[in-house]
Amino acid sequence: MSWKRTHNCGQLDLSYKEQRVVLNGWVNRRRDHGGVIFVDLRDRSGIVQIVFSPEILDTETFAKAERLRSEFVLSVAGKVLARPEGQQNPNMATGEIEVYVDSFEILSEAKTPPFPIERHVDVDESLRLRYRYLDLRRQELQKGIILRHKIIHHIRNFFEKHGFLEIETPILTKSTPEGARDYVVPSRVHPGEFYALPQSPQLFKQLLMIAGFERYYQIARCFRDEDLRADRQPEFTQIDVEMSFVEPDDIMQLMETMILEVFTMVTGKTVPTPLPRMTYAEAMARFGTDRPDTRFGLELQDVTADLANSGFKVFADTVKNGGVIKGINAQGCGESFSRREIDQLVELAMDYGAKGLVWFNIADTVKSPVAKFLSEAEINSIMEKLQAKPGDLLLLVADQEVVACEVLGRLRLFLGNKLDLIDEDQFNFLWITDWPLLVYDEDEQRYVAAHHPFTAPFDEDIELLATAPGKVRAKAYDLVLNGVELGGGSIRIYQRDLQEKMFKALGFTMEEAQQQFGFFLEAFEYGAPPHGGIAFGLDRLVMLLAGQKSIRDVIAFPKNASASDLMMGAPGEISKKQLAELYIQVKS
RNA sequence: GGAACCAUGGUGUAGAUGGUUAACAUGCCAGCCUGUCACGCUGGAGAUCGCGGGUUCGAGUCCCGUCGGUUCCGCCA
Repeated sequence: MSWKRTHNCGQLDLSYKEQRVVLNGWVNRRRDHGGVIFVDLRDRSGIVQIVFSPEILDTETFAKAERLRSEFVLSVAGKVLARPEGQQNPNMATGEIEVYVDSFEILSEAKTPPFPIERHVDVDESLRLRYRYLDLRRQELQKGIILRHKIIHHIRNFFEKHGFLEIETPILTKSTPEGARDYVVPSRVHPGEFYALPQSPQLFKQLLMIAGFERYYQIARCFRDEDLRADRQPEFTQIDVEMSFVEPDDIMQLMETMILEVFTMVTGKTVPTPLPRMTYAEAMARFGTDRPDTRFGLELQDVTADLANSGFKVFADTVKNGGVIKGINAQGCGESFSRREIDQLVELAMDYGAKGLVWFNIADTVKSPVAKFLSEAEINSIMEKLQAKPGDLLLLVADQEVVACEVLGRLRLFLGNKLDLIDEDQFNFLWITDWPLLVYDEDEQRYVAAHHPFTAPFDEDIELLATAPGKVRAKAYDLVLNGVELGGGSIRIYQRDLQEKMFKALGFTMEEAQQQFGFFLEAFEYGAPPHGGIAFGLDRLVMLLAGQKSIRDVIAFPKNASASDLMMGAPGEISKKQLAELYIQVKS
């Protein structure tokens, strides 16, 4: 008998009745009835029940069947038969049929796995990561990895259809200032020198535009040596795109078509187009974040004017110093929250950077720690702005605008989750436009690029670059889905003098700019086309569409929270010989 | 760099106030069972409670430290 499969487990149904098939797969589960033995055989396509019956098999073969255990690898040959009346399993795709084995081979035996290979496991993740190849046998993870493939495949087709070229860019490249910490690779040929792994192919894709390829994309691996989160891995994959002779609209329109095609392919749902757009300023003012989750309300309101002359010194002083007072209305929470829960909100606000959180519990009277400092008119005015009803809880933060907005934005998210205001079946896409080009970094005592140093400013804002850098708007756009940043991009600077102005605004001396980016500035002098692009986080996209909570679940071999590969044992030490070749001495 | 939480047979958990034999489920092994599909029944093996100190007559339990894991803050242009 040849052990090679003729069919896949999951494909079998009544239409294969009476056919003889050969299946290859793993023992998912065994049910031994003494007489007859049932085995659920699993391959990539699904699971089918196979039957070992002493009426068909000789004694020796049946004895072999009795040895079967979970995760044994089999090749079985037999006939597909309709299950007896009343024995169908409606919970199984192949539940109408079963395969009566007439001969089989054990291709591989298996030790008992360290955790069950089941659809839903609740097992310590480090154990799952150590035996990743077993975890990946679980249908839930297989689904995610297969979905990832389908999405990438669709994206490649999309770009092909629209005249893009997929071009690879180097993994061994050069460390550049700005941005995340680089992963670094020592050079053997150049003692004391190092490559850096790309944080993104940014410069290369711009150079490809200068080279005249006009439309580029890449499913690109990127590396950032920063601390990890559930949605952050040290290496991750971007759908990286760049186009020549375009304006923001061209890119946003084409890219939302691509993302929505993928979205519809996976979910079967459609959303109205064009996708809604919101300026950065509006997002910050209304939602306190640059990636608003618009699936629920709880929007921020500005009550600065109402409290500017307040008898509560904190309010009055904040306004006097150019700050704002903003608030949200946690509807019903005045009634439902305990004092402890309210205190928790205050603590949270402080954690997020506020100096305090003022609350108003709207009951028969308005209860608040600051009620005695405020006039009735002021309280009424706030209540009106926040549309307060009895039972509501009003939360106010007075601070510089950015702080007040961000703190309330986070409280809004916290409350949205806590109060279960979020409809998980809803998918709210949103473009955020008109970003600031630069933001002031208090630690560095200078402006840093909000996006990256190659983002083009609004034409009419260019002159502000030297006088009021914080006011310059950028031709940048981010696509947000349900409060998660899917991707972002911009139109790029393509003129040397503007790029130099940008570096200057970032605090580079001409010498530094020349040293770090001289090759790039030089390239602009040989005929650079206007160009722009975007990059999407593939892992996050797949995670959201797969309904997973962590990108680890859609990456075949992810690293843990400390950036270790628990299966391979990476990172690991290298030999003295290797170190010597690299001219590296390790401090103890 | 900081914070919170977790750690008990292979796996998932229970073990108020410290007390003598560490419990339950599942998995595993053996036997029985010819229609199960989370098969069932009977029996069995399997943990010095992450590690190191300390308090105590006595520590899975309390204290200190440490390793590991997860999540969050900082960080991630």
